[in-house]
Amino acid sequence: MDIRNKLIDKGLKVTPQRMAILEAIIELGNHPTAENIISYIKKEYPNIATGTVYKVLAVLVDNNLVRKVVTDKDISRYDGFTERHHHLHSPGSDVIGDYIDKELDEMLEAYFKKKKLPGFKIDNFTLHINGRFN
Amino acid sequence: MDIRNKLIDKGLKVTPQRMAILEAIIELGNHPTAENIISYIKKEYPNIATGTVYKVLAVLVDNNLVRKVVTDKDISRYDGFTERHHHLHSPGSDVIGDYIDKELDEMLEAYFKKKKLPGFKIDNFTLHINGRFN
DNA sequence: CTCACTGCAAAGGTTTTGCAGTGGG
DNA sequence: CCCACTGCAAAACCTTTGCAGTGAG
Repeated sequence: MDIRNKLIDKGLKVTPQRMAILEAIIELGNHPTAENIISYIKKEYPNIATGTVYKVLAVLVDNNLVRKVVTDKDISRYDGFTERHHHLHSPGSDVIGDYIDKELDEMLEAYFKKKKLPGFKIDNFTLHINGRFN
Repeated sequence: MDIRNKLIDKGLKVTPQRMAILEAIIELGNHPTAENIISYIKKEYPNIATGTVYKVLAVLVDNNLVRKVVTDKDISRYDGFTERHHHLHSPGSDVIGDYIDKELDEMLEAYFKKKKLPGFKIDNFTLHINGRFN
């Protein structure tokens, strides 16, 4: 599905800014920061406002078109790939690797189907894997 | 091991501020924010400086006496329990549950022992479990 | 047409920094 | 004694907010 239709699908207005931001996240790869997104977009839309980018990102996250990626740095990053997947983190590196593993997901789902957590209903899980790229 | 010896063990100077911060994190529970820690400590040490708390927290995290907890809110929280464990998150709740499950850890370790990730050496992993407390 | 979206600039909140003075080993 | 740590205050940084003007449906 193309970018325009992703927005339409969620009942969101299609604006050049929203298209540009979604496209930037996909084009940039590696889970860009708001800052990364802004400078990328400014090449084509020099007048885009910082506030607009943050507002659009909030809308996209609310509508599950983009996911916020949490790291131990206190700066948000964004992920255009919204299917379930896990992340590889490495101390001292700003690269966040994607790790997609259906077998793992099924194993974990089966595990939690048997072993319920007391007082908690699981919707979803993400594995944060720490280590070193080589 | 008591708090003083945790510091000595890492070759860190023992100061009243460091003791108070470590103690506050343990006493407060539920992964306090820097702000939580500061107001807790001010009862006993009204002159402790914000900057000092952040500097001490950085030292404690570097020395693995405390772990930074990542959430999708853009505010850092701290965890005094440094053994491997996982976290339960719930949208709209500020509670972060601890989830300790040795069986799960062993299952994951066995899984990754068989299934190596290309180009990545795993040191550690944490599962971020999303859902609802009930 | 209308209401939601944008641009702009200012404010907000958290974390970092620099420096002089203090104190732990 | 000396260097690392602390207190203080200012600054840096990311993100949010308010408002007037614009534009998508």
